[in-house]
Amino acid sequence: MSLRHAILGFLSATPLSGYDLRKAMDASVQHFWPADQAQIYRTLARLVADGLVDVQEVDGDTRQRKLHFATAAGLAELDDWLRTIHPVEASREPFLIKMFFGGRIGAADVCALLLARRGEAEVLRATFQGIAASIPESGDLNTVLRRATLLSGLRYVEAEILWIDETLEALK
Amino acid sequence: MSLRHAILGFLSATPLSGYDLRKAMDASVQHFWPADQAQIYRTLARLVADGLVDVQEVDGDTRQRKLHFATAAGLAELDDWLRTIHPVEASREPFLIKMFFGGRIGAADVCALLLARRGEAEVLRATFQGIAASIPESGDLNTVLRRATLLSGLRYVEAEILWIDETLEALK
DNA sequence: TTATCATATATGACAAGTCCTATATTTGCA
DNA sequence: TGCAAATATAGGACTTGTCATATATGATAA
Repeated sequence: MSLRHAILGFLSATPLSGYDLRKAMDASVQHFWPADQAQIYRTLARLVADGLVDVQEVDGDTRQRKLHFATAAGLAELDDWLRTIHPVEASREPFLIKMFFGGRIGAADVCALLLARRGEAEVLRATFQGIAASIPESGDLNTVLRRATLLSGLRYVEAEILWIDETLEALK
Repeated sequence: MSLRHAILGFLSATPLSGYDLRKAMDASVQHFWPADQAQIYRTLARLVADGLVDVQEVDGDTRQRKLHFATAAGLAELDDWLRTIHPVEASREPFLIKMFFGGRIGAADVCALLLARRGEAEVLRATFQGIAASIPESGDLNTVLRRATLLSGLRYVEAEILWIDETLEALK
């Protein structure tokens, strides 16, 4: 769905090969949009077919690679999508299914699940905090927005940890 | 992935038809596991094929319907899954992609997106608060857990609203 | 009595994503 | 020089989920 637009977003800044795109995504939006390599190439092909992206084979360089450029139509599509107000899409949380049916396995086992998850959340929190510390609090719009996406992840894990503690307390 | 287990969870409490299952899910786990009707029927068929669920056609009732029961193997599979500690699975947030590339449309348009989302979050928050108020704070394990899954949703929207306000502030 | 709604199940077409595998080149290191 | 790792692209098989549609019956209200 939005992989198309994520790709257009990256290409709006600079032309990239599929390989570069993957690296760029892994390094920046991975925590809210993990991208599969095969899916990137397929989506890229689709964008080209739709006229939103142009390809240019480059072999004058060290390697032959396919540089992808956003076309004018691609940029228009991107900006259109960016400005559109889409309703919040539902997300699936397998973990909550476990909580919901946790009565079957008993409070002790449920607490073990919660504690394991808390551990993971703490690692994530530390990671986010580390990265957030490296981004200045104010700056140009792009900097503020990039920091905001990171803080979003941070706020969510923080809320998760709080919720886990609250739940652990209620289970005692 | 977990729809199988969600279904087994419901059937572990009481036999249900596909139709009843859908209603039960809509009324309880919808906010963390929205289930498509077609998907429910197909998964049910799959569970039967796998020997985790038994079907019994009932027509002595007002209508002919297919009652589904969890088998012993089904319950074993469910409890196994419930006890297994799975790593946190990544979620996709199209909205954060918009934030990430929001530089293209400018601060004013980005704020509009944030405000629209804030509105939706507030509605959700009120809904969750209303339901949470109807569940006693303490009780048996099942009650505590059901309340916990609800509070999870509430904590997340609360965090979201806080994050939006924080971001709006940073954008000024 | 007729229309409409809720009940009840099911299929087809499709989209998005995952996992695995294949292939070829090129760079760097030992 | 030879081998491993990184670069670079791509297809097949599959799973999960969505959307639209088909079909049939029982209940209820106009």
